Amino acid sequence: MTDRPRARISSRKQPKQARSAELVSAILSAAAHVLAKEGAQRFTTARVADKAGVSVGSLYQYFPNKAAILFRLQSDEWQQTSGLLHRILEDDARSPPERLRALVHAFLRSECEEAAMRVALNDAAPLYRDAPEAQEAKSSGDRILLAFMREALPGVEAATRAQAADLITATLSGVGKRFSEKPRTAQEIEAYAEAMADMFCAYFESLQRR
Amino acid sequence: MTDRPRARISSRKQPKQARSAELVSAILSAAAHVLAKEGAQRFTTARVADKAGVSVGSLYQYFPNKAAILFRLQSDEWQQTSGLLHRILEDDARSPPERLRALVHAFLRSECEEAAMRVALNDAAPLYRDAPEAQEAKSSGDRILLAFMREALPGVEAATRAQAADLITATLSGVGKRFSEKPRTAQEIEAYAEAMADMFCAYFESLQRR
Amino acid sequence: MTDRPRARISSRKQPKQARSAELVSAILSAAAHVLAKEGAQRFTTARVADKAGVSVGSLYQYFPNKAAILFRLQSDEWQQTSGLLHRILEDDARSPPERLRALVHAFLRSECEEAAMRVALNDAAPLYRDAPEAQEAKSSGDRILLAFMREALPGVEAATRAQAADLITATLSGVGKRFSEKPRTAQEIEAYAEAMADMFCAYFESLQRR
Amino acid sequence: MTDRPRARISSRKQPKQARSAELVSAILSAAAHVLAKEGAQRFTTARVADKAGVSVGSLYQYFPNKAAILFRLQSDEWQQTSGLLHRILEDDARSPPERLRALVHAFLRSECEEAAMRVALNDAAPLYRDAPEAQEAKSSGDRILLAFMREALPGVEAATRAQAADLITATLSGVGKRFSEKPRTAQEIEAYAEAMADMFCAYFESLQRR
DNA sequence: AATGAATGAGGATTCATTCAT
DNA sequence: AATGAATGAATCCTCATTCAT
Repeated sequence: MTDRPRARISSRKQPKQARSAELVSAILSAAAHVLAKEGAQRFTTARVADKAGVSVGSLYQYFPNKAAILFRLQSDEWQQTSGLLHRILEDDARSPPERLRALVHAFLRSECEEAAMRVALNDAAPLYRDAPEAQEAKSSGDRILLAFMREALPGVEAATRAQAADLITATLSGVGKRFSEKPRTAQEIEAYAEAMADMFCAYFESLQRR
Repeated sequence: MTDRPRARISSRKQPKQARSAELVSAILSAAAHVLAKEGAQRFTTARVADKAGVSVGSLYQYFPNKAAILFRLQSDEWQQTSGLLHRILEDDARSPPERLRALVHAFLRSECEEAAMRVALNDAAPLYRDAPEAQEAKSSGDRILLAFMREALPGVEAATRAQAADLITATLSGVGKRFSEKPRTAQEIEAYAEAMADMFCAYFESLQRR
Repeated sequence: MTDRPRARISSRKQPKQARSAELVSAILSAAAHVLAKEGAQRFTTARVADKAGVSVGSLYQYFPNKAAILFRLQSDEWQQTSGLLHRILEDDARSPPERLRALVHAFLRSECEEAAMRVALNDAAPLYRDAPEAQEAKSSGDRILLAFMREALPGVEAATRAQAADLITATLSGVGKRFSEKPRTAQEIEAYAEAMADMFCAYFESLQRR
Repeated sequence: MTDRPRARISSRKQPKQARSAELVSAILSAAAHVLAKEGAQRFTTARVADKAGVSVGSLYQYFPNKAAILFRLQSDEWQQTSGLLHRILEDDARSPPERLRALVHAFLRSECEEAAMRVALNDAAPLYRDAPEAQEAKSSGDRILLAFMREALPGVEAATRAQAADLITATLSGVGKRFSEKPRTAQEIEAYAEAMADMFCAYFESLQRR
């Protein structure tokens, strides 16, 4: 809310040189670490710089502001997730329901990795959420899912399909977030994923039957 | 005979508890307002006290700290939702699927009321989330839902049912949160609720069929 | 230029109580002192608060930002100058030229008092200059001078008179500022004032003769 | 006979001084631009170097510090003004009053050119004002004016003349500065210059008459 | 019980200058 | 000679909480 990030959030300079890339990645690692260990509340540029073994000044040479670091972290997550969606949903060797099921498992597993960091990153969402870059980053995943659903639900009306895609995205993301707030065993993850996949498959079948 | 001022007397020297209750409620209203208008970031005790027409000192007489105000706000939301669940899910006049469908609609509608405040309250979650009271407040809703599911899915194994209940709760809450982040028209709400209800009903039927 | 003060610059709270007034005046004294001793560059809220024996927080309870302190200091100067103009220019016992001469002397003398502070205050002008309040504060002096000139130059066309008044103001202020940048003896001040008064009087006479 | 590339040779390996002069002038242009567009507050070496298409390091090879750039800019202005004084005040074809009048016009016009830059340069004065070079740069203009006044006010006592010269300088400069703070039309400039010239001429006549 | 002034640690960000390459 | 990355002190401002009145 409120404090919408006004300035651009994107990287301040292209890491032309290897050194730069190293530094950026050191900062991002440190940021992830601080986020996980200290929480969103105590995520400060000073702490990140310190943990990264860099001066604050250097940090600000690569990121225009604190939000940009958070956004970059989130962005990387989204990209990872996009890759996941891509690899699984476009795997022609498996039937759509199998792929959907595999996706849910993979997603939930990934969501539970680095859970502490992700929870804190989510807590910090107000800081980067309203940046214009945030919107476009999300939509790439949407396209992949929609393509999959055209294949999985061929007879279904386009509007219904879009609605369903939206719901699936929201459920995966919303439930995933909630689920990963507590530490989970591998077993718990599998069981929960199975249940969610059941729900999605049942939904898909019902849409098909209409 | 002269008219004794009745109302006056009781308000001039109200029992302490009534006075307290009034103040607490004034503070909570102010808090909701500040949250909605200013966002989580700018939600400060000073602003709340000011809006409530109370001194900061008084505010701290009724709430031990800022988190307590937020927690109470959230708590009230949960109670409202519990009431909703209760009224709808225990309505014997309707079939379980009808009740489930009604619930989803009511929930989504309620989630979109005062959306600004709810989004901000959610942003502030890190501040009150870890309170011990937070856990128990949530579980009351769980019990109601579980009872309903025993009725709706009689043949299903208890563990499966519990898992499903958990998933339903998480989906309602997680998806509701996401959905209400943007302003929505009544039509959008109905359409989304319909889709979500479809998914839940399909899921229930599939569980039944197992 | 550039960093125009966006927020209001006026006092944050009315000093209702004696304590408040004391504090405000302590802060202003400290501010004047810091300005004089350290210069505009090193004029920081922390230093002012420290010198005033107050916490930064308290300082910000009475002034919304640094610019407000500077503006207040300048404002007080302007008021002093207005008083000067008022007392001298509206003194019916003396002829207009006498009054003009007296004014120049008084103005230059006053400008040389606390010269260090005034110079620094002037250096800091970019910080408060563009505030809306700054404009109106200045204009009061203009009115007094204009009234005087109607009396001193009765036969002169209004537009010419206004132009002349503007020029007199600018000269007094601009030359006064320059003159007080170096430390001056009383004699130097009198001599300079005499010259400036000569110039003004000659100008007035020439306007009259036209 | 083949054409030997003449121009190329000289530019490919220019004498060092020419190269330096080019860079210095690029930096000064950039500095003027940054000052005008961004204001004194945002006048940073990094921005100047960037605008000049040079590295900060190079900038520091030609100027020992930020103040030096500002001083040089100011210095160039003074030199320009000196040239103005020189050309106009030493023009034997016109009578002293005519020259004085012409000077005021030229000065005010020049002051209003690049007003934004000059205002910002003035705001930055605290940064370079105290340099020892600053004093001598100014005095060259003084000498020219003094020579003119010996011609224009032959019968007047030397001390009085010096005093008057000082006052004229201060008025031109102080009033010019104030006047150019707001954007002005050519007409406004002419009118203001006329008034100021009137004042100076009246003053001169009165000194003569004594 | 109520008030609201006072505190001061803490946080984001900037920028002149240096120096290794 | 040129580069531009790195530094880190310095600055403005906020806000939860206390406590004297």
